[in-house]
Amino acid sequence: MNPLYIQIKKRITESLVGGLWHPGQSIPSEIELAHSYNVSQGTVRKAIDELAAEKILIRRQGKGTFVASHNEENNQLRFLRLTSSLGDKEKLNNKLLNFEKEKASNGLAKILNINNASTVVSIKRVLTFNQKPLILDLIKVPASSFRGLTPEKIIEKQGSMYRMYETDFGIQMLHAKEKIRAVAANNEAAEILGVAINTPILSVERVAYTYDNRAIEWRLGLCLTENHHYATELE
Amino acid sequence: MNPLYIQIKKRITESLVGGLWHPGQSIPSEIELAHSYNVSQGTVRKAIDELAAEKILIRRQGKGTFVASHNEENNQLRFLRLTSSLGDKEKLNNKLLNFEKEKASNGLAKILNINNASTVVSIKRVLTFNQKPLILDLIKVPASSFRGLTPEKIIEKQGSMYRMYETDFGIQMLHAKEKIRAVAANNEAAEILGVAINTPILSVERVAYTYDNRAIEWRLGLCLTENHHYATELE
DNA sequence: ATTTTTAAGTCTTATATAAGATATATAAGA
DNA sequence: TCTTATATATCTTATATAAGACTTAAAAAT
Repeated sequence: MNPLYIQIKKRITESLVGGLWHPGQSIPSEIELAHSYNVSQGTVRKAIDELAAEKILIRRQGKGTFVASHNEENNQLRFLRLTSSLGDKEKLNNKLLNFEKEKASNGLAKILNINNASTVVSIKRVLTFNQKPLILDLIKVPASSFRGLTPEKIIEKQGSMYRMYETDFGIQMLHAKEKIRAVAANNEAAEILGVAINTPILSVERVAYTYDNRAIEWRLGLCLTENHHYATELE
Repeated sequence: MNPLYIQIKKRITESLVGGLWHPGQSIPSEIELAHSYNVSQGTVRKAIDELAAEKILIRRQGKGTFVASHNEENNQLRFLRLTSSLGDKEKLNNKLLNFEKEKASNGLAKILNINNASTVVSIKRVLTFNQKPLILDLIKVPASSFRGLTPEKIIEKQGSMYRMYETDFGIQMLHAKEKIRAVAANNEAAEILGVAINTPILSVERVAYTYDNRAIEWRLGLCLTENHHYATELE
């Protein structure tokens, strides 16, 4: 049997998955939760502590505990690791290049845990920094989870994909795994990014997950690292 | 004034810096610490919880709380992010290419927080995986912190630098920041790694820190990512 | 009378302490 | 070898106090 606080954590997560509390909103106070789960405040606290450490919940002293949302200032570019090497702070801009539906390859189906050859939405876009192309993104998501996803919607949201997933489709992106490689720019990438063919570029392959480690998105980012770098911390 | 548990955390850290408890050894029990610091067990617990989350301490139920050490199985390759894309598990091998002392450049001095043009030890090595070269490492550390560091010592320790720092010099590597770029292999890198000049390779620039965010090492890794990738998690 | 400021009260999380039950690991003894 | 004792961290509950955020009521100023 799991410790009580783990069980409480699970029940809170279930409420989040079930949509009982929505992103940006506050959940009941610790004492209220303690009553409704019939445990002590300390146990609820420990459960919430862990969820806050996972950035699923956000505690604000004096105000309450809130469901994390991509519609918040500090959360906007949480998953963007590419940084200007000069400390520049220019805004990223977004341009949609392509939008189509296609059959998932076997590999992709496996990654997204969907049936072989089921439909995925495939999105191609370029992010520009300081008017210069910086990242060429290829994004694939299961069509079944994102019914009603259109190019217009992406343009309207200015490329904040995770905000759109959350607001328009009720899907919370919580964490991701990335595989990084150095590759040579092919024809297409070279043209779009405005560099010579075979220029070394950074290939960042991402799988994004929602609650319970359910994969919701596959993404390949091709980045120029002439004046930028991918920043990480090792702990 | 900081909360009590933060003050306790600081005092525990001071004991670690001061060498009162050594890596691999256990620290006093929570109750003993509570008595000696004149606070409750819960307060000590919260301090230790945070230090354990930072991987500075390691809790083992029924045994005690231990000072993290690089001389431990699961901690051996904790900072190696490069993984075989095929799931291979071959052992890495290590070959020392060069060892010399030199004057620190201005940039390096700033990073390592040492006087301009003070002496640093510069180490060049290559890591091979499955008999094939995989990573070309260039490592620079302040000579003053590592008196008595010799090529023999590195060879003897088979390239486990952080184990050597800990065991032979009493310096604990705790965390690091990395900047990743895609670059073209130059003459030297191409030759050592056994690839054509201008092959795209991954450049991983690392600054490693000990207690209190004191920088102890600068490192540049040039990695082949034909069959390997750099793996990260985003939270 | 109206507005502004201040104070008090209330809700929240954060911090701190205490105490007991439980799980795990090791050592000592039968 | 098996059992028991002991030490440890872990989990759970309970009770305070502190501190931040907000609301409301009262007081002061205009």
